Amino acid sequence: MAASTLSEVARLAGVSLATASRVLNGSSRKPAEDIAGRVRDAAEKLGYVPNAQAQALAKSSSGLIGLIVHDIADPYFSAIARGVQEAARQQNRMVLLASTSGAPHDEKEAVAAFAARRADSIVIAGSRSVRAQDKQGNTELAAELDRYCRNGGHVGVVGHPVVGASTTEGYHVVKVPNEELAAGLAAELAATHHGEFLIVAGPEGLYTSDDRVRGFQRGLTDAGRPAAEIIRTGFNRAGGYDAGLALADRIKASKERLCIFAVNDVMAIGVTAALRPEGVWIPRDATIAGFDDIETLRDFRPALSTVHLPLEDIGRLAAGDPDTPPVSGAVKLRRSTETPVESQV
Amino acid sequence: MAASTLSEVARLAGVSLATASRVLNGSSRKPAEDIAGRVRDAAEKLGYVPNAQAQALAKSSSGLIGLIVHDIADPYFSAIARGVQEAARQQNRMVLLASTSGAPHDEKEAVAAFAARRADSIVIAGSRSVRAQDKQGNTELAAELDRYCRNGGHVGVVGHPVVGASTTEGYHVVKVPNEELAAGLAAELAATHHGEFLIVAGPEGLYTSDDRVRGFQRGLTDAGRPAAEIIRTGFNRAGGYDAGLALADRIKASKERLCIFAVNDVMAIGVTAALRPEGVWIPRDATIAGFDDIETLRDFRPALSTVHLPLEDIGRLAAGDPDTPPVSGAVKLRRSTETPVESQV
DNA sequence: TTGCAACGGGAATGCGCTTTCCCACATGAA
DNA sequence: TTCATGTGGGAAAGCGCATTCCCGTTGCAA
Repeated sequence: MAASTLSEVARLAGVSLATASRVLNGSSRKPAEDIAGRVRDAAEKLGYVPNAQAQALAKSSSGLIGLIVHDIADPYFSAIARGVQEAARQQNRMVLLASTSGAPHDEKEAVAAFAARRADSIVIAGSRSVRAQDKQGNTELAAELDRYCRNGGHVGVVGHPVVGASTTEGYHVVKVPNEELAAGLAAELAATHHGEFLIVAGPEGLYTSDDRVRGFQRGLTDAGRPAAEIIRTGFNRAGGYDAGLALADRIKASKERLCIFAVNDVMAIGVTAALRPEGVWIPRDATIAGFDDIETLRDFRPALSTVHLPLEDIGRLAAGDPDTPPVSGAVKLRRSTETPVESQV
Repeated sequence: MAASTLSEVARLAGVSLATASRVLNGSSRKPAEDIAGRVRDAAEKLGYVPNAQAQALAKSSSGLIGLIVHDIADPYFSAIARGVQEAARQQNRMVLLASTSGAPHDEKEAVAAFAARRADSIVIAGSRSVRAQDKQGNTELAAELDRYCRNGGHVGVVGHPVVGASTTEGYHVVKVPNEELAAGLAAELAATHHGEFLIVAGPEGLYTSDDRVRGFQRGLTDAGRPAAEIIRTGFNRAGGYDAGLALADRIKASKERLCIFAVNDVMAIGVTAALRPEGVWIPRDATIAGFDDIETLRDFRPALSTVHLPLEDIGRLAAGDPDTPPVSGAVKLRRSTETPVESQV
């Protein structure tokens, strides 16, 4: 990647480097129009493309915003990514992407790489976790982030504060009311469902999952219902699928409909997918609700009851967009939790 | 973003700048172990993070790879993005993201921005188009890309060559056998479906759409069937939805089942979604097939017949990964095109 | 002991740009 | 006419690093 430089442009235009810079890259000092014209012509003729690296070096601001997600192909993250991308665009920045599969160690590496590139800010979107196996990774990640902040960086975190961060300076946490919304969901479900509840959750220690579980249980309690049993599995479709397999027989054996709360939409889809070939129909034999309201899944049938989250806005907020309204979700009851008319075949 | 610099480290370690550089950033010359240790300690103590901008400037290679997509939240693109991301990771690079909604003008801007950042290569994943309204944009985009290549850049294009590129130097086109695969799909469908076919296509001029349409028609012709009627609409779910609305009455009026080929999966989903509330059931009243085999859509019911595309591999290939096998798709016939036993209720 | 190669650390240069500082010149008031 | 003031261009000093070139040391053969 070589290209013509500013000094070549300046020479061709017969002006100094300083003048050329002032003309081409928005300075407060505006050279005279005839000179400016000459410079612009020269730049055009040479196909001059400013070297952003050099600019960043000279004015120490890179115009970069780093984004860390678990998996960019996961619709939850790609929706957030879209928001971040849009905010970046408005701020005239570019986004640097890193997928980490959620491993704190990889996240730490990503942060280091972003710091090396002198990203103006970092958005970290994956769910935080306090699992034992992540302990060391979390500590390292926190240290790396703290250092980044100490050097003047801004970090936007989705959901929960980074585990082990020693300061709040520079951090900006976009709170997602997982617990409240899950409680709301439980309340609405309890109004029509009079049988048992069951929660298909992610691994213990994953904040997002834990919050939603806690909220749901609280909602049940407030409605005067017993707490739901919890099945722990992977926080993705495969996890939901496994849970579905494990539940099939039990659902078939029971004469009462079970209401399943999967802590996110893709898990709910996984559960449903596992149940279907077993002859368990939703909502006839069991009902199910998810969380997130993933766009790509809206055409799924039976339409999935869930909690809507403004993922794109969340991304925007994490990227520091001031015009985005605060996060506010909403319970969406759809077909998958409808109580069918009592004409069970 | 300020941070401690190499020279601070060097001073603290009591060595020269050159030595510190050699120790910390993989040079061919390895200073003595005791000195290296001192330098590493100093770096550790200061929390030194190398400035990638400055490194890039000094050795003119940025370790960046630019990715241009229409919409990162679209599962088609996010799957490709995952591939690119993985390839980048293997090559020890980072990916710069740009979403452009498919507007050639925005794509041009993105290329310019990537060029400014001296990205080592650019992957451009959106479908190319020859629509009249994109004419000027295409020309500008091509010019910008040509310039980028002339300056030593590499560009990987998914699908079709960039319209109007004046050279092939530096370009690397990942060919997607849309036409052949669509022909294959038509052939397989024609084997069991004996009624009419209809194509729900994107706007004329969009290569991907046009190729698939052409291939499908050829497949029909080769099977001795008349060419299918074509409905043109948007290349996304909304487009499919509109087409579905337009088709509902016609399907209900006809006594013969129609087989619909939507040129991509999300359009097929859109068609289905529009048809459902009209009481038109798939595959009972009409059958439908898509294209892409989007992962998130696999749990959709009725399971969508489609053509599988190794999107992740495509991304990897476009990002220049040498170990990825060439693109090869496969027809997947599923429930949505099954001919039901003649027991139509 | 001398001479030469090999080794290893340091000074200095440059990557492409921004920005400060300086200076020449023009303009206005005294 | 003279001096204060302002205007606008240029020279030069970095920004943080890699790298070339130079030079003092050391090891070894002659």
